[in-house]
Amino acid sequence: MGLTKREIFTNEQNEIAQLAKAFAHPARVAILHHLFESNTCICGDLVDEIGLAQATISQHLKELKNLELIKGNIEGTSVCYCINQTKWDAMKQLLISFFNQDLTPSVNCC
Amino acid sequence: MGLTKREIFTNEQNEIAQLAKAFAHPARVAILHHLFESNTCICGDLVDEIGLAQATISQHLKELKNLELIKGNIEGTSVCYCINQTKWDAMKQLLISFFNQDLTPSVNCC
DNA sequence: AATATTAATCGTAATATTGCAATATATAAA
DNA sequence: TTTATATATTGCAATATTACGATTAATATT
Repeated sequence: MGLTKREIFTNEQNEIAQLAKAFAHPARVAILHHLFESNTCICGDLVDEIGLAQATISQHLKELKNLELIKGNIEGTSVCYCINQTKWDAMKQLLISFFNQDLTPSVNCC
Repeated sequence: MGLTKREIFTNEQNEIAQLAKAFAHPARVAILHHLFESNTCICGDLVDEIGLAQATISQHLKELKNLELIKGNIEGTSVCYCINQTKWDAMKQLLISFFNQDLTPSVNCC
């Protein structure tokens, strides 16, 4: 028990769920927000701007990196994070088409 | 520890995170899929169609209901679930505009 | 009234997530 | 080489999530 039964769902359903997890925590939403808003790439400033410990931010960044939504370029002692546009576009396409299911004509009974 | 620090994030960031949780589990993605695809509202059929125990499906339905993304109409001994179009639209607007941040012109340095 | 059907709730076990201090690692500066 | 700076990793505690059997509640059927 306690273990998600991924094997009974389709690849698409599992993929949607996995990508949605990226946005299922406000810290990761905030991180992505900062990466978009800053004109230059944000490096360690995230720790100061968001009020969480360095270890915690690093962990959230790792999750976003694992999903390939962001990438990190090492620049000296610091790392420069930014959006991975290719993956971001693919994510958008998958999730937005899921959200737009309601536009497919079907009888509604309630 | 172990408790998300919602107070340090904006309302919008918390709201996005909370809504994203609806899609962060394949069972809920599957349930929403079924509700969209069926011509009539599916009630207990979800338990048969998705391979999870009745108690588990009921719990996932409850979460979707708490987020107001679906509503349930009692019909005799069974309950008829369907999408709450108003909330679904609001959710779409919030999340899609978050996804479309990348369309805002900004200098990209990586 | 007795029984069946359907869905919600409770209790519990297993697993996952969140957060942080402490430590490790890797590069830059002195 | 030593020291400073920045990020990653480890280990751990607290909390949340997932799943299900058993039970409850509420309506239908007989």
